[in-house]
Amino acid sequence: MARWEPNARERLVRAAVELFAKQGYEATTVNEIAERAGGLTKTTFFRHFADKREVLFAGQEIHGRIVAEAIAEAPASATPLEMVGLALDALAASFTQDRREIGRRLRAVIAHSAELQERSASKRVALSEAMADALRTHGISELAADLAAELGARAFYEAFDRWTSSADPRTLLEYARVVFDELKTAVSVLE
Amino acid sequence: MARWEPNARERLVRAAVELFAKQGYEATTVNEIAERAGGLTKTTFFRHFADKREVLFAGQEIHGRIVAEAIAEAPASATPLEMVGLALDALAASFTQDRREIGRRLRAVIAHSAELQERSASKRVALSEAMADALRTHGISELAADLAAELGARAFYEAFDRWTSSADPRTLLEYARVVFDELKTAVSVLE
DNA sequence: AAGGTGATGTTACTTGGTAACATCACGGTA
DNA sequence: TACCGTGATGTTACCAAGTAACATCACCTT
Repeated sequence: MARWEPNARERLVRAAVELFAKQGYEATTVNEIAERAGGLTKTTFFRHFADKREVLFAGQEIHGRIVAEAIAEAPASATPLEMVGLALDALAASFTQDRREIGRRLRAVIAHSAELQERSASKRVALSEAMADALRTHGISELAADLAAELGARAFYEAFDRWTSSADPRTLLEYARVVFDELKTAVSVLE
Repeated sequence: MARWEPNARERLVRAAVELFAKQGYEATTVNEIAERAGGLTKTTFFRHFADKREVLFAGQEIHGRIVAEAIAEAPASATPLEMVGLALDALAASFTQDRREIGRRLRAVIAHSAELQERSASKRVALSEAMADALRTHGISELAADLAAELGARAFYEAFDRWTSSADPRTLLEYARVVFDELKTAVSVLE
């Protein structure tokens, strides 16, 4: 038999989500999480996650890579918004329907903690910057890239919100497309 | 003679900025800041600021009030972007030229710390939401309000950046107008 | 059989942040 | 003049996040 059970990282995430949901983020200590994740310790927790918040956001680096890749593969003739549309599609499509329950719980936990909302906002900025970088590499001008990327990030987070709030069985991809269309319409109403 | 020198809060801010600039945010302890601010203690620091980061951002609640008021006073016939333009003008005009040096130092300090950038992003979201709320109150639809507010916040932060980066004597208001115009132009290039 | 590797634990420490209680100049009031 | 309440501060003691250095020990390779 192995000395340690495998998948410590996953177990830590599960334990953290459960404890945060039950008793709140601030009332949960890292020691508790580690202990519940199969008798681990604080030290091990911090070997896997940079800080206590990060246990809920780890793995999101891949989102940046997905959107960057989608934009890199877009035809050079596409408009900025078309490129962002492709990125959004790729990102949303990477969420299978069974991740919705996890997303639901995550959203609830984050909604109760200012500290987690701050980190969430920070991740959103990172996603937006990944898209903006890719757009600039594709020849889009500075400000236009920033704006288009912001639109994409906004669409993704709004779609995620609706996806995890509602009970009907639509996919995240469907929500993303709806929201993105709404946003494009809203842009034309600004002025 | 008074038992305590007055203006403890200001002294704490000054001490913090100086120490952060000299030795970095993370290498500076709250005790150090309090000590340098005239022999105060940690306890007093936390009576004035909710946490260590906040010492650099305290006082920004007023920004939200400024933009909200400007939008509230805008004519109902104005477009969302016109309302945001008024809000931006009011906010930028509230920065006198002598605050530029402080802004410069602030920007440098924040640029060196991920933790401070996170808080800064959070403050930016707050500013954007203050504008969006005011716009909705003024009858603007949900998404359009969000987008217009985002545009305004983006313009303000970009203008602040240019203002504190450059040596020429233009006011923040001038920068804000230039950036806002550029952003509006960029919007029309998206598609 | 020996030695290296990797994920973990142990111990000890610093610092951010909180809570409860103590101090004492000041300003007013009797 | 003597007293009292108040407000900003200090003191002490504590908890929890996060770091560093070193120890352990199953497993794999040679």
